[in-house]
Amino acid sequence: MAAGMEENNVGNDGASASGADVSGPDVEVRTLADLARVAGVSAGTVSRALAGKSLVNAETRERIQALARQYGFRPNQMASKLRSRRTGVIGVVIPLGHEKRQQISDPFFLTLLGHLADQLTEAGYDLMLSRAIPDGTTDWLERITGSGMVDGVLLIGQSDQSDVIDQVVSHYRPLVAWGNHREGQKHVVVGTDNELGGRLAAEHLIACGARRLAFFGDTAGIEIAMRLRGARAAAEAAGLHIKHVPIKLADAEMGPQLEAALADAEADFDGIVTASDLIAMSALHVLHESGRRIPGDVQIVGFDDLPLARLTSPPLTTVRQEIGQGAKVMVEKIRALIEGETRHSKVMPPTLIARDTTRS
Amino acid sequence: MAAGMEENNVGNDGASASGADVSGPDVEVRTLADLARVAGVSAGTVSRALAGKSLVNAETRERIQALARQYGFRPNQMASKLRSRRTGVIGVVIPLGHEKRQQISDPFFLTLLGHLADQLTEAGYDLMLSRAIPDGTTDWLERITGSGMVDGVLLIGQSDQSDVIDQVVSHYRPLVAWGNHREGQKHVVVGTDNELGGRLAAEHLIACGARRLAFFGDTAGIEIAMRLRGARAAAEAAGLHIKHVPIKLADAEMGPQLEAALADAEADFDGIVTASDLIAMSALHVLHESGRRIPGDVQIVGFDDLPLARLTSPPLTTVRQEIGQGAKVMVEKIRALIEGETRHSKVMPPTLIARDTTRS
DNA sequence: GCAGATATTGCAAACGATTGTACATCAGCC
DNA sequence: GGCTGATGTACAATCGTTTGCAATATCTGC
Repeated sequence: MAAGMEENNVGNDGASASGADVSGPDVEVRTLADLARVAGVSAGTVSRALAGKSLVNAETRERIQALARQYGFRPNQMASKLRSRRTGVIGVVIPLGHEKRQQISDPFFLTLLGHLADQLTEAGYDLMLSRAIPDGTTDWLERITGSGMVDGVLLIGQSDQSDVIDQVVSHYRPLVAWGNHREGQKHVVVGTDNELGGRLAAEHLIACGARRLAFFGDTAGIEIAMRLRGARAAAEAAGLHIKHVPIKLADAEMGPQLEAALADAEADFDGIVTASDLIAMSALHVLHESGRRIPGDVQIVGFDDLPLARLTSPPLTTVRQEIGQGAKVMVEKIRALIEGETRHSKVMPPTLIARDTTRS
Repeated sequence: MAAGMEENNVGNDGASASGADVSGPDVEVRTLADLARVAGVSAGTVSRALAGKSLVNAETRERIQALARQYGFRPNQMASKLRSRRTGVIGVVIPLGHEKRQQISDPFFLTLLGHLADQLTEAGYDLMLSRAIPDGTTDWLERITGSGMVDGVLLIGQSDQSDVIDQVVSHYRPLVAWGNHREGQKHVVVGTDNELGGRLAAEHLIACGARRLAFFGDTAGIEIAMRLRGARAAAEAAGLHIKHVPIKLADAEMGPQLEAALADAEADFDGIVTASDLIAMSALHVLHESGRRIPGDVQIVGFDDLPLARLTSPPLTTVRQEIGQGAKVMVEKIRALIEGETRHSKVMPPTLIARDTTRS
């Protein structure tokens, strides 16, 4: 009959010691109400105390916080989020669009993801990662925006879904995408001036003496298409032709595709613009194998300036995207949008980093 | 006065058409109750219908699902999760431990993360990504396990927190870590036999004629320490000495550290085991610059076999970790643990992939 | 000693779904 | 025709917080 013999009598209110019970480290305290009982106050007060609100007496607030620590209590986030209608979570979505591969593997996107994770954590948000396979409708995106699980959505790449995204944004504001900005589009985009990037790359090659030009990359994604357009413009301005060679990114396919493209007898390129550092690295590898010298026989320019670009041999000349900066901007914009403010797209200028795969 | 002139009169129950109202695409239906009103049934029935339960009449079920589609209704996840006490979310935590860097950048971890994302999506789970900075207590981990926000936790690397993790696991079961398995440890780990990996690397170098050996890598993380131990064992078995050169992973520092290590006059290595492909690539780069020929003057072995390893020049000989397979196993185990089953650690054997940075 | 202002705290109603239980309907059967 | 069992639906409690409002206690100045 003595109190303390039973442990599972949690329900009876007030039957046990009246407040200053410091002992029981084995009464389980899972909920606010549990802790409230232990502290001898009401659940509401505990809630306010843990939130650090000034409405509660400083002394009791500290006492409650101490108890919470002691019992290892943490408020249930689901309940909290449900009630406060604020999740503190940002959804980060990778549309696995025009590339059929089911894998998240592109090192550029992975790097951007890493930076976003850093920035979001710093801003006090959690990050919910989803891969999504666009299906022609808005469903793949609305499943996330409409779930009530996130305060906002960051899109890593638009794939070929610019229109779909526009449509979703008409009724779901807090959304920011990485990618190419298109005139007249509704949703907020942060990204590089891809056309300029392509132009810089081609101009540099031409200035370094290249004349038989090629562009390696699949233009299904609008970003790549714009890079090609820029490169083409630069070529035409110099009275040259540039051959477009579509290269899919899927790891397994890329090697053979490149070999085929480069083995082609008439494909005697002396200057290659690539759609990404990854393609450039693969091309470098294939060219090496076939005995061509770089930059002697062939010059090549990458795109992205991943950390790895400086490690190739020879180190890769490439067009740099400010990806860390881009992540920072994306997070700033999504926060503002969540607060109900208005934001516009930001197009960042790329810069050409001349290393040793071109004869500067 | 005519109905349809106002749009914001949602509150009045039952005043509008009685059930078969197919029109109103502008009455907002946010909640189950809203949809129930439109469908002329109760909220409970709608819930079961959307969940596809067999308890409801097939006909009404389809009618309700059609309505849900038509109104673009999606049940609020927070509410659902709160009630059903199942979140459908797995927390993926990257402990930013012994490396002081604040950045998620290690390509190995990023690659593992990509595979985990794929596997978890396939298993129907969402992925919540957190970086965490261990603080000497269990708090950095328990903030996540105790939040009620995830059904289980996957740790990408243990850093030097093996003991802390053990402690947490004593009261929080569903947790699986990637990393090195230590005898007697409580928590479930999936990973590579690092000691064996280190041994394979060194043995291969020795078989290829290397005699003046070095190991490049910082041994604060237990994984690396075990690789060194394996390499050292192989060296000693051959009557050789292996010099340990600590190399921090932080991008900016790695280059200079390597240069210093390799410029050292007495550091006339002819065989290098590295703790990761990333270090190997950097080393390759520095060695190239200093004019040494590979594998002629120096042979080098990486660790991980990232997709990039085959793209270096010469292509990198490396110790392969089955990272895709590892992700699959981690997800299988976390699911089982969530179901209350028991699982044990899995140590996977690495394999040596001989490419061209060694003279096979 | 009292009106009124000012701290604190308790109460109870949300938040929006899920789910056990009870009730209604209907078919089949002796 | 009444009883049994199956089927489908409505009702209401519940998950664990947050928060507006009311209630109490304390204090201030006159």
